[in-house]
Amino acid sequence: MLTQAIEDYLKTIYKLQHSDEHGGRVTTSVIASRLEVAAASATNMIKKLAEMNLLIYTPYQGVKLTASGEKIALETIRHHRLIELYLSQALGYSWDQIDAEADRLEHAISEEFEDRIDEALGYPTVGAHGEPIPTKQGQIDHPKYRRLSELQDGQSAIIRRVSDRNPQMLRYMENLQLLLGTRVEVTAKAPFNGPLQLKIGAAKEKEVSLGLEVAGSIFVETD
Amino acid sequence: MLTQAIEDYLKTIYKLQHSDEHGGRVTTSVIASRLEVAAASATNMIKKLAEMNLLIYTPYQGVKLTASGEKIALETIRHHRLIELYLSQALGYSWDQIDAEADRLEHAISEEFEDRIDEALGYPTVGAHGEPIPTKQGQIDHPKYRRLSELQDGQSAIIRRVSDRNPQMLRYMENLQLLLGTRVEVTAKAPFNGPLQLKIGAAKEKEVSLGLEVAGSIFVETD
DNA sequence: ACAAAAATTTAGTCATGGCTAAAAAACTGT
DNA sequence: ACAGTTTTTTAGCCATGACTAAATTTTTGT
Repeated sequence: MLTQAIEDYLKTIYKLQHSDEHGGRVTTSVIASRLEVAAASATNMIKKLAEMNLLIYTPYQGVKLTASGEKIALETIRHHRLIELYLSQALGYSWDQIDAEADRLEHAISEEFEDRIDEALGYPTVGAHGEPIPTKQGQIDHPKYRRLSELQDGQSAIIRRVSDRNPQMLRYMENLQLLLGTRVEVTAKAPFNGPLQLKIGAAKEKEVSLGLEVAGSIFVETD
Repeated sequence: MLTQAIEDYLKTIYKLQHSDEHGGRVTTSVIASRLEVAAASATNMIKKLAEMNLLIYTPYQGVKLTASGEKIALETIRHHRLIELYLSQALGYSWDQIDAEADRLEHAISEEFEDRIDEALGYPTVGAHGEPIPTKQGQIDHPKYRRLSELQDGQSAIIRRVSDRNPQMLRYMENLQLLLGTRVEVTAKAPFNGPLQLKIGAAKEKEVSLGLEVAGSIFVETD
């Protein structure tokens, strides 16, 4: 049976596999820390998932989803991102609130619900934070954007995705109007990993100083 | 902690306490059959709920919610009915689909979600099947309607509530346009618990023969 | 009133998915 | 190369909430 825990593990493993942070190696400890459980708990669940043929488990090495594991992960992610978008578009939720709510709802909704909000949203392909939404068939593409922190002095770009990991940071970005589709221009970059100076908006109406941690959580498309 | 199981038991017990079917005596077996679990499972959970002071348990006799148990029950019921109404009003669900979906969602939503759909629905006081929606403060009134099956030949009334227990029956009623607010007139009543003949709609545009089981699941207000 | 039937509780089991502590394997630095 | 550190796994435990089978209590029919 597909429990909530199984869906959570598969979703997390999928995201880790496709993040550049860990070089593709998805280990017990990374999974455990992402899910905020003890490493031993993760080992247990991983063994169970391997037993169910949802992933391939090489002890002490790491984990790789099978086709069926990936399918379930993508369905869960699709649910999550559709719900997030629905919460923000239809119910007026702010950026920092949608992830937590969607984390619970994603396991509770039916196919029917998925289809109805998909329709209500006009069959979106991009989620509230700019993440791609997998299709019902499990297709997804991973556009590669640059981090705002990588831009050089004078470069201009458009915000295409933000990390949804930290709600406080999301609230901060929302306050600064660092929203999807917004144009930003780097007007200065302080040395020694210092902040970058930013002009925000097509008319460059706003200027802020942004720390590297925030800038590293914003993904942009350069012209 | 308030698990899903606890909320389900409290909700079910509340509804049984306020239904006229069992004469106020809410026993283990009634709870068990309503929740579709074994009687022994119900006994276990009842003992646990008594331990938590959510109900008063007299072994072999039955169960009665305490104030705090009733509060949780009403919150759960409020969630359920708001979600049901939202599904039917905002997402176009039909009468027979909303209960199952709400049964899962009611445990997953936040206060925030509750408030937002409450607002989106215009602070409704009556749910999709005509049930009263408890207020956030836990107030609820129980209007006493008559069953359509109790009406006499020639009597006319307006449908105010329908039982949501049987999805197939709900679909049948919906097909017949036996909806909330619809006027019905009994034009004949067959003897020996036979069906009643009904004119449906203000203009009495439709005439059907309705079995007693269905008529007993429709609650009406006579003029 | 009392035997049979029905309802309820007790006793013991199981799966799920956490946890800690200890053992084992894999890395690291010199 | 190998001792120490870190990571991972194993072993064993716990809470939750189901279950069945057996024991007990209550109800019912005569």
